[in-house]
Order: sequence, then C-alpha cells, then structure tokens
Amino acid sequence: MTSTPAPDGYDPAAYPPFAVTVDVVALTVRDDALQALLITRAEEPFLGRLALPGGFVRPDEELSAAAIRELSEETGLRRTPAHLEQLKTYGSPGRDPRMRVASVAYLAMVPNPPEPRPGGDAAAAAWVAVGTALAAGLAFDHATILADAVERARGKLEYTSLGTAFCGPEFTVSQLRHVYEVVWGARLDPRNFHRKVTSAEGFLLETGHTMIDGPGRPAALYRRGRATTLIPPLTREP
Amino acid sequence: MTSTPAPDGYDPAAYPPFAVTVDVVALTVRDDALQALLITRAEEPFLGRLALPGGFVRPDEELSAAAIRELSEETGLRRTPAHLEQLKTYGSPGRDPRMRVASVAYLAMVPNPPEPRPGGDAAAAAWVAVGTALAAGLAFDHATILADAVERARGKLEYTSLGTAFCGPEFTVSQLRHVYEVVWGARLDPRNFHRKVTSAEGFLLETGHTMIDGPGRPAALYRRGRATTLIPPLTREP
DNA sequence: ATAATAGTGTCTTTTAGACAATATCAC
DNA sequence: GTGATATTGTCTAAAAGACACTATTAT
Repeated sequence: MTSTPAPDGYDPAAYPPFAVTVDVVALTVRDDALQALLITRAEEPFLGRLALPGGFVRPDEELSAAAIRELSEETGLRRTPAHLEQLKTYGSPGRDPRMRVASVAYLAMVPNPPEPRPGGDAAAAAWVAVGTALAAGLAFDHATILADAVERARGKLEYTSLGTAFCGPEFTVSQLRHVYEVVWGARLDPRNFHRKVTSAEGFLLETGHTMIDGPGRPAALYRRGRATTLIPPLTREP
Repeated sequence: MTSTPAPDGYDPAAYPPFAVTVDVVALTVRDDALQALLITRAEEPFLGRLALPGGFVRPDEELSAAAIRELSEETGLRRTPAHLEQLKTYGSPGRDPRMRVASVAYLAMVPNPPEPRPGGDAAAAAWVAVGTALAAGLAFDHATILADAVERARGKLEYTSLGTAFCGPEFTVSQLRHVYEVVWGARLDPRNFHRKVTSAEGFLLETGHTMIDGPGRPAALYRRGRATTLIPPLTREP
C-alpha cells in the first residue's frame, strides 16, 4: 500500500500529522444587515471568543460534507444552505496553537435564517452582523476568513445569480434588490435594477403569483432561473 | 498544549493523520498554445504517468512556500512565478490510494518559460499543451485540477490584469493580445484591443521604449500598471 | 385623496464592436 | 514600391444611469 520511501522523506506515512478542518462562513441578510453565523467557543484555545463554526474532517468524509455536518452540529442549522462553495484554505504554521492545521473554509448562503441552537463545542450560536463581528475580533485567523468570504460574496453578486441564494424559493424583485443593497452597502435605483434583472437571460422565472407587503402595488413573485452567470453583469460602483 | 479531549473525539492529536500536499498548475503561453508544466512520475502510484508537480507540505512551511519549493525541486523552475494564487483544495477520500490526502492546488503564471529540469520524484518535466495533457490523462485527479485552473485563468483575464503575468517585464500590446487569444482560443480585433487596454486606468505603463519584430511599425513597450482589477473589463465572447 | 411601492418608458452618456485611415517598419 | 504590423479615428448599436410616468395597493 505504501510506496517505497524516498531518501528525502517522501513517504506519506512518515510525515508529521497535519490536522485538516473545515470552517464555514454562513451568511444571510437579516435586519437590513449582512450577518454571519458565529459560535462562542466552549473550549481552549480562545475559550469564550467568537469563532466560525467548524471542526475536524472525518477519515472518510468529503470536505463539503464535513462543512455541512459541522454547521449542523454546532449551530443546529439543519437545512442545507441554498449555496455552498469552497472559499480558500488557510494553513499558516502558527494559526492554531495546538498543532499544524490546514483549514478549508467554505462559504454558505442561507435564506430565511432560522434561530441557531448551539451544540458540539459551541457554547452559543448566533447571527452577528459582519461589521460587528470584525470589530469584536474572532478566534484564530477567523476574522481574515470572514473578510475574505464577504469580499467573495460581494464580487460574485456582480456576475453570478448568487444573490437569489439569500432569498427563499419565491421572491420579489424588491427583496432581491434589498439583498444587493445590504451586501454591497449601496443604494440601487429600483427602476433600473428591475429592468436589469428581469432582462438578464435565464436569471429569473416568473411564477405568475404576486405578493402584497404593506402599501403599494402587488409585486410579482419570481423563482431562480437556471442561469448561473449573469449576462450582462450588474455593477457595483454607481 | 492540547485541550481537553471532548467525548466525541475532538482532540486533534487523536485524529487519524491527514497528509497535506500542494500541487502546482504552472501555466505559460508558448508556441501559440496554453501549456502547463507537467512531470512524469518516477514512483508508484501512477508510475510513468503525467502529473502536476507537487508534494508534501513541511511541518513549518507556508502553503505557498511549499508550492514554490516543489515547483523548483521537481521541475528546476528557479524563478518565482509572475503570479501565484491558491486555486482550490482537493480532498475527496479516495483521491490518493495510499492514504487520505488533502491537496491545496496553486495556479502559477510563468512568462518566458525556461526549459525544465526534472528532480525529486519526477522522471521528466516538460511544458505540455493543455489540450494534449487533458487528452492524455493525468495521475490522481490532476486532470480535474488542471481543467479548473485553466477555467480560472480564462475567467480572470476578463476582469484582472493577470494577462500581463504571462509576459515579461516589458511587452507590447500585440504580445499581450496574443496571450489573450491563446488563453481564450479566440481572435480579438487588434485595434479595439489596443484601445481598450491602453485606456483602462492603471493597467499599462508606457516605458517610452519601442520594439521591432519583423516587418511593421515599431511597437511601444509597456510595463504592468499597479491596477489589479480591470475597469472596464475585457469581454470574452465576441 | 394621499402615500407608498411596483413596473414601464424615455432620454443621455458611455461603451463595445466593426472597420477606415494613417504611421512606420522589412523587403 | 509592396506587404506587414502599430496606432488613431470614426461610426453604429447596445447598455448604463437618470428620471418621468403609470399602476395598484393601504390608510
């Protein structure tokens, strides 16, 4: 099973153990803010500090499966996120004081965020506004991971249909626009936004249903289209 | 140093060892083709098969440093690539028959590719056209990694100044256009391309020098500007 | 009626893409 | 001169952004 050890130590079994973990940045739009699902650590190191949910990958587990499992275990988030993608791997030698750890970070988008329920080695779990979290400080290098995730999400809204992953199965153009406004932290012209998203090929599918929310004309409900890339893209700096 | 082991086995030291490796997709534009730097494996498994250069990360080594080191050891590529970025981590349970391995893949751009010199556990090292490599088949899941890398490179040419990483320190607009044409596999109008790249803010810096290559008016030489994102972006489907 | 939101249309500016025209070289 | 490449300019169509206007609701 093991190949011949090379003189300079290429035999895999001879190498000092690395731990491989996953960390999940689950984002949602709630209370007019971009929020991340964070836990309060119940163990050392960084006991009591805010951190991303995550943990060790099991011997026969896919990385993405580990991300979904850890999210479920530590925060009680049962539903599979509307979108899950690998973000980046963080593996600097000193990032975990216990041992050498390479952590594969995932980015998840969650619509209609349920209230979290802490479990595993999490003392608490809560949705926290991204700005608040970064200002408060996070365990390990999780602030860097969170910042990278937010930047990825912001960029991807421009040229993909990812914004719909923050919305439920059926949504109005206004709800989608609200997502964009919150994630980008910018005002968008409702009329131009409406024209752009409804004319982008394969982005939105009409359901025929409408919805009334407060005063004003009822809004048409849409479902995500099959297009993943947005042509033409939406633009961020108006 | 080690925290209290949790009942369900969260003690990192108790976890079965993962190996962490890096694999490097070094790309260049040579002979009117997008080529990748590949090695021929000198060991089992996949002895004699083409593969990406790569290997185990050392205990106190940054992931990116491991990528540069493995590239140097296995292919003799001494120069630091003009661009190096993390691509994605591949860690499916069965991807290496010897043991559980998570491989952090890197994408590198190399201008003026030098002839490689094999070393380490590489029996040979050569620049291979991407299409040829994918058709020939690669060891492990390296074909998937290579395909992902090419797709990343193609996309990034649109909205970043990454294309200049395939050129030397000084280059003409034609040379840059040739990079785009080869990577995208498409013809671009020389006149519109010229106007777009020279008018994109901070993309190119005039050097004042010119260069003559064959017949035709001498071409102005440029250097990469400090801008990393391209505004407005170049577009792929003409 | 008034206010609020949804949706359509119109106008101007900007950009993309096609392509004419000029500049400067090798031969 | 011819032929090739570099560079600038011109034209048209598409898209972005500003914003007037209509539609439909709650109050």
